[in-house]
Amino acid sequence: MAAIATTLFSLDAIAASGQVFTWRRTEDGWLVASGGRRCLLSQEGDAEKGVVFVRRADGSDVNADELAYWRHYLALDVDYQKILDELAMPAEVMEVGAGIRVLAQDWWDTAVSFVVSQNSNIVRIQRTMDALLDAGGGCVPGPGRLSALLGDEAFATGLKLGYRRPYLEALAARAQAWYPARIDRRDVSLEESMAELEESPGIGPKVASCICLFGLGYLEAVPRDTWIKRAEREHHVTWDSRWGGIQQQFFFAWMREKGRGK
DNA sequence: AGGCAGGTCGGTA
DNA sequence: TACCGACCTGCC
Repeated sequence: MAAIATTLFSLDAIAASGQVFTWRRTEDGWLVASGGRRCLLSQEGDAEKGVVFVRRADGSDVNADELAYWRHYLALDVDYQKILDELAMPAEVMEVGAGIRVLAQDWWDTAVSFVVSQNSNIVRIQRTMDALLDAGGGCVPGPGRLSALLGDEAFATGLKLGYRRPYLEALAARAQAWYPARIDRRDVSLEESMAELEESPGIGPKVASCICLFGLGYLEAVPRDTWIKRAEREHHVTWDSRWGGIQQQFFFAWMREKGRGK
């Protein structure tokens, strides 16, 4: 079975971090979907030092291309030792967020997930995404397929999208022209990508920055939700111009952990 | 029982 | 530019 040695990495921490809604727990590990692909991930060891095992969803061995895809997806090609050293976050924040990495998700998957997420809660978001994953054979349905599904009254009603349904329909309509052409955004500034995404109804600054950070590789993008705004207000946190998005994930986990206690 | 949830939109000053 | 209420739904 394909294995990757890891440091500063935890599947469970990532799964709990609120950045991804296409993972599902099974008895064999995490069943993960991204960009029309699936795999099964499991881990031995802990966030400090461990091994991640990568299999196909059916349990068979992955080939070299598949392994490379998931290694990149899991951000195991990024030097977190260096980044976390430079970010120099408080020990308590580092501890709560131990093992978190910002995944390199498929942009469409994140666009759908975070349009669904707006003004909702994680349990509800996950339930809607699970229903979509089921409908897509384990993966997020592509734009064409999603349009068809949303046009099916019975199915669409069952998703309980509320007022987000037309937002998702608009996204799917626009994305038929975009998809999958926006994978490489290295020549496009964060500001340009944000502006383009925000042209779609239902995508505001928060959702756009989530898509940029989680789905388009802009590690400097900082999604500012209610928790992060509170961190800024109460703890005067400021964001690193290169890896603010990574920093944001740690503070998000920390704020949420503290919020649970109260 | 009612505020709140990984917000956005349209209207108002 | 900045603030405000409305908004589907269901958890806590």
